[in-house]
Amino acid sequence: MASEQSTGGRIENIRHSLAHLLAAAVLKKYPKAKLGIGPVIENGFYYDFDLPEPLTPEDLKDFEREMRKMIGAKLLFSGEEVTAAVATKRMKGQKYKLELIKDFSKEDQKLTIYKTGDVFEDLCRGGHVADTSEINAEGFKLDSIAGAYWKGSEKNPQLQRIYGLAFANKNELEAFLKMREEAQKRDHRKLGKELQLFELVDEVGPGLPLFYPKGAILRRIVENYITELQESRGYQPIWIPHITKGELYKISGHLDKYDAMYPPMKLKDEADYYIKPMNCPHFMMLYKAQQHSYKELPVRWTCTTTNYRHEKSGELSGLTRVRSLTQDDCHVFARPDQIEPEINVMLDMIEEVYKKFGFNNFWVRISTRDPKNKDKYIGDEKVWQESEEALTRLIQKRGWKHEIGVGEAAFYGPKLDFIFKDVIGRDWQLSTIQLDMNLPKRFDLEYTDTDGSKKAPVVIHRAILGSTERFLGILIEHYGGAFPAWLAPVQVKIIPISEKHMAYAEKIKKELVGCRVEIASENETLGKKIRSAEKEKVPFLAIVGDKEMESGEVSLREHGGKDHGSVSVEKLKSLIK
RNA sequence: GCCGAUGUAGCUCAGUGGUAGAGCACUCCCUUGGUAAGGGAAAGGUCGUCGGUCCAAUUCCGACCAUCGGCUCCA
Repeated sequence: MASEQSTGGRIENIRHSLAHLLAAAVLKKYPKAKLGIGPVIENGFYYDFDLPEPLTPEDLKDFEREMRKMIGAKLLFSGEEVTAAVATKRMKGQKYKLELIKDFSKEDQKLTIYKTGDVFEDLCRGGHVADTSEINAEGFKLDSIAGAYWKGSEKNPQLQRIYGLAFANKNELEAFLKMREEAQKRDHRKLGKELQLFELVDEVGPGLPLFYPKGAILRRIVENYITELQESRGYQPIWIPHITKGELYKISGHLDKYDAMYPPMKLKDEADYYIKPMNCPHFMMLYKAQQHSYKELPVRWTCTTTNYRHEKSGELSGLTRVRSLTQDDCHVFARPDQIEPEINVMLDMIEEVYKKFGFNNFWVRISTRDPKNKDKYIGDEKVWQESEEALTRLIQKRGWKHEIGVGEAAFYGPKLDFIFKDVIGRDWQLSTIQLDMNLPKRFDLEYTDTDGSKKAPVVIHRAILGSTERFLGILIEHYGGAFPAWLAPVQVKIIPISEKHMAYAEKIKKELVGCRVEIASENETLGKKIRSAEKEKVPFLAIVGDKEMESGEVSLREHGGKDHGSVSVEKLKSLIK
């Protein structure tokens, strides 16, 4: 079958039909090709093939040419419902299609075969144009080749996937390509180097970024902001070490579950130690080491600390997927009746943070139990039910865009994930709030209730930034490297017009105490120095020459060219804050 | 980890079976300039690493490492 159902607008039909034309073109060149699936996706389509040799970009040109020929030939799309026996016969030799026929028959799904003129037929649910004259031959482009596992499973053979872009016409296609090109200019990996924020060095290791002063300042500003916000909401900092006995992870159950843990290291003759890949167990042990009364709950602890995970090499990318990740981790130990108010406080903080950074485009996934499969989950039935309702209610009350992920909860509790959509339309998971009814049990956590009995608290895990590294990556792309003044590693660049004005520049710098200021001291023309500072994306340029020395002010230029005229140092300070 | 592509100076990139080149940046000299590139000179590379073929390898072949586009995964 060549598709997910695509009954929607015309563009889906065009994209889906193009997928069929691509398959036809590939079959023409490789008659023995085995076809996988070819669905419509955002901005286009793809089709998976099992081929005798790797494809090259030149092949894509050939396929495009062939597809355009077919478009010009005004081929008709027609479908018919068939029995499994007929489908099996018609798809003879197509082993993946035959597998699908079996799968669908088991599920009692109807089978349909669609023909494209007389050049191609495919097991497919339909959703096509009537004939190829509806397709604009200049509105599509074969985009890239990639490997993809059959049915998305690592255990299955890997097929070659051809991605195509498709739009109603050439203008729309070009607009998309242009937008993508612009987005690539904002790539945090490129900007991270250009703006001297961070570096990935072979000798240090993949996924282990090093931060230059400017990047480190940016990190610190963001982390301090979160730390202060948390402490203003009653969270208390704790601190934990970076290596720990394996025993701790036996208690938590992580030891045999995660192969991304680095192998243990032997400290002399002592037990095996691990570099910590997560913080929860440490929080649990610290809680457990003291006794707790219902009166002191909720206990709200937080720690911004780095974890080390052996993420698979092919998954690493810039700052967004790393092996050293710093979490703004927080665990709240609460009574069941405190779950809702505690989560509400977390939502307040998330709202405040997103507003501060201008992240308007986000949505929330509320992951709940699979009601058909309740045995899968541990924890108190009543707590599950009430907290799932509370999560949904709280999100709805704020009017935030959300989806219920039925059956997507962890076995130990429901969760909220906050997903931010960036300028290129990619989704990034930022904040997460998870209820945990498992770890308190495994660690035998308790508090003394009003009646003197010992009860297990509920733990709420929470991170707002997610990881500092990934957050910075997203932040760099979000602002295209042109940070607002409160975040900018350098807030003001003072540009003396000539060497005569250096002393005055130094004087202004002193007056801007508390601000992050640099002086452009290089022996260059004014135009050159402005150009350099603009490329560094410094928010404010303070130009000083004879006129300014006389007035005691600076000529202020904002990043991008906006002219503020002559302003006093005090005025400049107020603009920075 | 898997499929594919890529790896030449700090950066962006040319180029070649006979041990390499541009622009920008860096250093020095001249210039002291009013809102996005003033002029000149010098310096800078084991052509990702290791092996193989060859009289000769940066170039051809292999392995490895890293990066990129995807897939898979993400406590």
